[in-house]
Amino acid sequence: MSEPKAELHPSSARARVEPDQDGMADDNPMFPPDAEMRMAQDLMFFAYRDFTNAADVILEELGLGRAHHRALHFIGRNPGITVSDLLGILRITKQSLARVLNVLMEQGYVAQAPGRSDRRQRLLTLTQAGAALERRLFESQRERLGPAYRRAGSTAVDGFRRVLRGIMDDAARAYVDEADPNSRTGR
Amino acid sequence: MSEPKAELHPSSARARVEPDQDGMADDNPMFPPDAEMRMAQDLMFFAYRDFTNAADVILEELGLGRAHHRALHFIGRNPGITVSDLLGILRITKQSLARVLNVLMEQGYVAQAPGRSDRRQRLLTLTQAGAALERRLFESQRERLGPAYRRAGSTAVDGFRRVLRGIMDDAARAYVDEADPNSRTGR
DNA sequence: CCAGATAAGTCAACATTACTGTCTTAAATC
DNA sequence: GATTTAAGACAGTAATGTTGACTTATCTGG
Repeated sequence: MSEPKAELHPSSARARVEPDQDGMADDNPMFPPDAEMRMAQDLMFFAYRDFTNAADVILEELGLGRAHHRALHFIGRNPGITVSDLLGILRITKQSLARVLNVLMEQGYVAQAPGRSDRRQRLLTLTQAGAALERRLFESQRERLGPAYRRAGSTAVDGFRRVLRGIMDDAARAYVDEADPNSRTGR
Repeated sequence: MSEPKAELHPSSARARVEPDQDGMADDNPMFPPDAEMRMAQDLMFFAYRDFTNAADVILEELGLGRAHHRALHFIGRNPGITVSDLLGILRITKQSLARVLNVLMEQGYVAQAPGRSDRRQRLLTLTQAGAALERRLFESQRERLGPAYRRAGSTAVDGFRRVLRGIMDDAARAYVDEADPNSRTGR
């Protein structure tokens, strides 16, 4: 990637710059080169689409959508999370979350409990049914990711994690670092 | 990633398996382990969200959405693409695409020309204004990806590409391989 | 202790992006 | 010439997001 080599689109003139792995300031606006940027856009689109698609079959048969899956995922990962914190993670409005959450509670996938220290809070947890559903969705995505990880190899998986971690904003990075401190160095 | 180490969730019992980089059959359903799968779900969600967000400010001031950006991207990358082929890439219905495409043509970002070999076709291209807009959107995403690539280093970027390529389905993989044959080996 | 801030929930209205099914027109192909 | 194909259009619906205004309960600081 960094090795100077034949450019795919010779038209796109640019300065040749080596990426720095050591955090040195380097604000060359032509990095990454056009062809690599285009490729990255394609990769992100298709990989995200098919990764999320993996769970859609299950969701559809239950009349749920991706928004429900996201809520189940983050509640499962953070049992007892407050509504505020969940809103902060998902970055959607209270209304959008409420619609999704009401369905999940009516159908018995999510339960609420008042906070013991602050009784205004409604701490969210998955019920047994919710955990089971989340597990099904989880496994359907593992079926897609497992082969990709295996074929790419552990070095590649490490790089995958490092780059994705670098793409997200500071708040999201802080969240994932807390969820899995080992990811900070790529494991 | 593959190294056997302390499990974050000791409850999730599983067989310990090394991933194979050589394509050997290995259909252990517990790979990757739960904690790594959870992390991957988080990473995909946040990285995709913030990668696409980067262009949203520009889109919003023009009254366009992400669907318009996707169309501009794939038309720019495949000048003269047919409507059918674009539908195949985006995997949306004709109606959904028509709505987006009509706006882009009305506003002068996309132009049509009848195919010379098959005059039923309407070959799509970006106008000068369309190419300029696509470039602005492109640069806003490069600003986000550039630092991530630089910090992660070229080995990591290679892994990022390999894993994302592995996640997408066969048709999408064939498409990206055609768009950039060097990506097949991770470059 | 009370005034103001905060957590959660709700109502109403609306936008974007997707979907379905049905239909037309023009051009290609068998 | 009959059938298929590429494109476009119409009508209706659904999922998911938005804004703004408002209520209720509870916490916290002066």
